[in-house]
Amino acid sequence: MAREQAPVKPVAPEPRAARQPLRQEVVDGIKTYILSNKLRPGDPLPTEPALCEALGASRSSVREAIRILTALDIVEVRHGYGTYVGRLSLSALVESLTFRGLLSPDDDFQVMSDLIEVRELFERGMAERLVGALGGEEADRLQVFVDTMRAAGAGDAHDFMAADRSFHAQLVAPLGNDLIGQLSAAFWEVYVIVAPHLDVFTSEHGDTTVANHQRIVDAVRARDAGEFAAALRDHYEPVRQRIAEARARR
Amino acid sequence: MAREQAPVKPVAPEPRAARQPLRQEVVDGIKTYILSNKLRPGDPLPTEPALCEALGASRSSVREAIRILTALDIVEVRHGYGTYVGRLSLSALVESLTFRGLLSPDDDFQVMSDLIEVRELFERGMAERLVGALGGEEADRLQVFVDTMRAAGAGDAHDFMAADRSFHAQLVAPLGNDLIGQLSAAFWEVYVIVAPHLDVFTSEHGDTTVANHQRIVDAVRARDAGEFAAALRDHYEPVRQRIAEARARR
DNA sequence: GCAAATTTGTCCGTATGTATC
DNA sequence: AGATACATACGGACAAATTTG
Repeated sequence: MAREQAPVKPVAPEPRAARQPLRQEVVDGIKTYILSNKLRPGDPLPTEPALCEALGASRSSVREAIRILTALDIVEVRHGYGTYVGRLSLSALVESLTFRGLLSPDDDFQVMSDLIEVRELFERGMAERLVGALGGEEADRLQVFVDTMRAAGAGDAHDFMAADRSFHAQLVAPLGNDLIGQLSAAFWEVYVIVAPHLDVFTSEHGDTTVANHQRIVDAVRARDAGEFAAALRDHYEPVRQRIAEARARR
Repeated sequence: MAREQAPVKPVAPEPRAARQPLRQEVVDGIKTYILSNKLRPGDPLPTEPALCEALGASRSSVREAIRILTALDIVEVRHGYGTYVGRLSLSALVESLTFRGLLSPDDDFQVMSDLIEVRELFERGMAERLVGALGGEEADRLQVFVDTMRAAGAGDAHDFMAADRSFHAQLVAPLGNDLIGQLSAAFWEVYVIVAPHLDVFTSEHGDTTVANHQRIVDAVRARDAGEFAAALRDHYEPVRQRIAEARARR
């Protein structure tokens, strides 16, 4: 053990501690750049060569770092033009949950079921708040979407689903909690993508669906929290039903 | 307009439609590979050169695709050994929300506030379910963590927070909804990371905190849904308070 | 509408670091 | 400890896309 000198390589060759990959340092460097310059979504970032020089990494490493940040929607790239600060959406959550839903082999439907339950929890969680403070104009805004759904009927499935989506977005909007709205929207996306792959019909487009939504609006207008919660339960019931049926078919 | 032949370039030179980057095709290719082979988290994936040949792309494109999938925890890489199917966790959500919390310049605290509200919504949303079905043994499991918190006191902050975390994990566990548990855990992580940067103390470690948790356990044991909800509200009150104070300091 | 300039996308070859056996 | 297989990182070159003059 008593040797006259340390082995040749160890004590860090100076250039890099390198306990973590270089690309990760670049990721942190870009994050820090955005934060310390107080950039906003859409603001331009330095070009790839500029980042290479600033962070002391090759273009490959910088590009891989940018890919990571792009996947998180922290960075957005426009081919042939430049890189920018991303929108910081929850697109990564959608990607992640979608893949999980498509993969899970033991019980393909647990993910879907959980998803719906969380959405229902969000909407029922605001029952008291809705009857307490707000009411009239929110109901009017919701009514517009119900009318749109009724007009589209079974004829225009695309418009119907768009109105359905807007309805539920408007439902959680008054909470003033952006996170809930974005999570709810993300879950809707995942459901629409995954459900068809599991032979679950995504929507009925029928009169019952319209009636259920109408009932929710009426409950808001009547400021009846109990009825509101009950209407929501009945609204989600057929969805749970469809998932259960599809699960039984396997 | 009547010309004998179309312009030179258009109708796609055959080799690639290329409306989307090649790396994205590689991403989809790897996803498809995992799905069609029904791989599970931890299962090995082909090596980089193998993927290059199988998907007809260069190393750069394959590597960038792997970086994207790694950011989503769909793929996991072990340096010098191989690439594997990832754990499909919500780590991307944590990264994304954390950065958003650190960035948002107009109101640094909205993200934090929203976060706490969603967690509270999750836990209060299961009030009826707890009193209805389960009760005794769940309360026992929760009691263990409260005792741990009491023992740790203000002395061991690390143990205290670990017990606090476990308590809330156990609280939502009986729902049988993994998604809620993972979202709740993710929000906890984000809070712990972001709060210090905003001069918000993450925890009090005091007797009041312990007492509030004890009150929740007692409510579960007494099967009193109203008391349960009230106890939760009082538990989260100081957290809201701390955020409000920090917000006022700016 | 064309052409040039800028920027990102893709490829290849090579060298290095790291983990397993 | 050595050998092998693999991922990491670099540099240069050319292709594709977009804006601007």
